Amino acid sequence: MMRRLDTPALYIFTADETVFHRIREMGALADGRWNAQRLVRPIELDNLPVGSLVMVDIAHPQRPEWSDSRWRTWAGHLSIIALSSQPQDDEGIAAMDVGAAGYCHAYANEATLRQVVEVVSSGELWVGRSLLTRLLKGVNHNVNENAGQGTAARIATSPTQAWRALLTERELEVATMAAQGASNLGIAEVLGITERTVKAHLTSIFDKLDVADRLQLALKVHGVK
Amino acid sequence: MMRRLDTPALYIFTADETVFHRIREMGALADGRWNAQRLVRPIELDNLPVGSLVMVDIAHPQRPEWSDSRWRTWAGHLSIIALSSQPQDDEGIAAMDVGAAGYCHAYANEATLRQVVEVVSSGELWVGRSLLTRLLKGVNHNVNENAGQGTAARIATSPTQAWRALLTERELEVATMAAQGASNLGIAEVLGITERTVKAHLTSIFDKLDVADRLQLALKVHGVK
DNA sequence: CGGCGCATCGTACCCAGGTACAGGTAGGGT
DNA sequence: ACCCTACCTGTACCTGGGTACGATGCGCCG
Repeated sequence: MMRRLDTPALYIFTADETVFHRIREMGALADGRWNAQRLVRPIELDNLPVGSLVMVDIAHPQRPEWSDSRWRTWAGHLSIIALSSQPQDDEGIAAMDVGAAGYCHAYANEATLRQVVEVVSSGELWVGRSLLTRLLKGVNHNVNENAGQGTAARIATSPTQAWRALLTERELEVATMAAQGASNLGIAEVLGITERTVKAHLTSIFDKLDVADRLQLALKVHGVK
Repeated sequence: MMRRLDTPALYIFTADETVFHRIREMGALADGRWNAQRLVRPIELDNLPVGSLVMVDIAHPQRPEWSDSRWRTWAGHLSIIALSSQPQDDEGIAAMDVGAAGYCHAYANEATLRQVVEVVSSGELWVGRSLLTRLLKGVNHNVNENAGQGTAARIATSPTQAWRALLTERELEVATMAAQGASNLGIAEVLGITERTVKAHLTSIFDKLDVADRLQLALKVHGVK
């Protein structure tokens, strides 16, 4: 009713239908109420009301290069959230560096996306755990960059690795191979066991990690979902 | 996905009555519902349930030095939010460096505090605008330590998005959805077309990207392979 | 000792995903 | 006119992946 007046407009600059619809649907839901509007051309960014919240899909073919001066112009009067379908620290830094107020996965889950929107619209900045962790490390020049693992007490176990703790040694082998795209038979041959056993392990893995199939498993293993 | 939403306990380690009561009151309110419990001695941090959310007032007289090993121990199984009544970038860095998941003003307003709690409890990290801005600046001045080579304009270009150019607009939509784990029928419904058509698109996609199935597609899309 | 987790394997069954072989329309370029 | 591409759809078929309902042996622990 009256409530609609304070529904904030959320502009989404993307060439990807899916991205737009996904985010718009979220905004249409009960609680997270924002009103998503799509932008398809860069020019449209120029005349938005001051203070507008704009998501910019950096996979858009017409997205300006980072060196483009338009970025800073926009950032001057807009709150920009950069969306990436393959977030990388370097890319995030580049985006934030030209004035973006947020940088996150274009297909982040609803809770995360809502959080990003809230944080940014409240005037704060947002970057994901990975990037922030790296930024913090960067300052401390002398942090041992042991790629190999084994040290128990790292900075709070990465959430994307949490699933590992749930699996047995054998299951871990099977899970990683399956997540790499290996077939059941292929895994069986490598491990020297029957395909049936591989299936058994996978069933257990799916159950423990609460996923439906090997694709969902792969997404979880690789930190996509 | 059965996620438990029961009463999130929020432990607050502080010697300051005001800080505790302020935050507890916020938690008692309608929406932000957390159950604040006070801790007064450092020892009490040791036996908290794994994953607990703990705010640590760094003005507490018995607060361990940053060099104290207890910090990392706690950070290993707790989510720690460091509270400062006079936030400073250096202090924030120190706190995050010993494993804190958040750093904010002890007297931050309700909205902010709630946001910090939500962000941290969802597994992300939180630092304020000031600190984050500084971290981002810091990176630009001395970019080196990282990938081992090219300090040059390694930034902007995302590595493997070449495949996008090979696909038509429609195929791109289907590909991204499939790579996110969507089923053929699900994709069909979203796009308003037949499952058969989705299959047709996928066949074309597989052919163009030289992959065998949707799992391989997902790996390619997400830059795994 | 009995129970439990873990790893291994068998047979039978269902079905989403993918292929093969067919088309159809619309638009743009030569 | 003709061809090519993008996009759409239908029927039929096969197979790998996943499940259901079992089984065996082993090591650990109260």
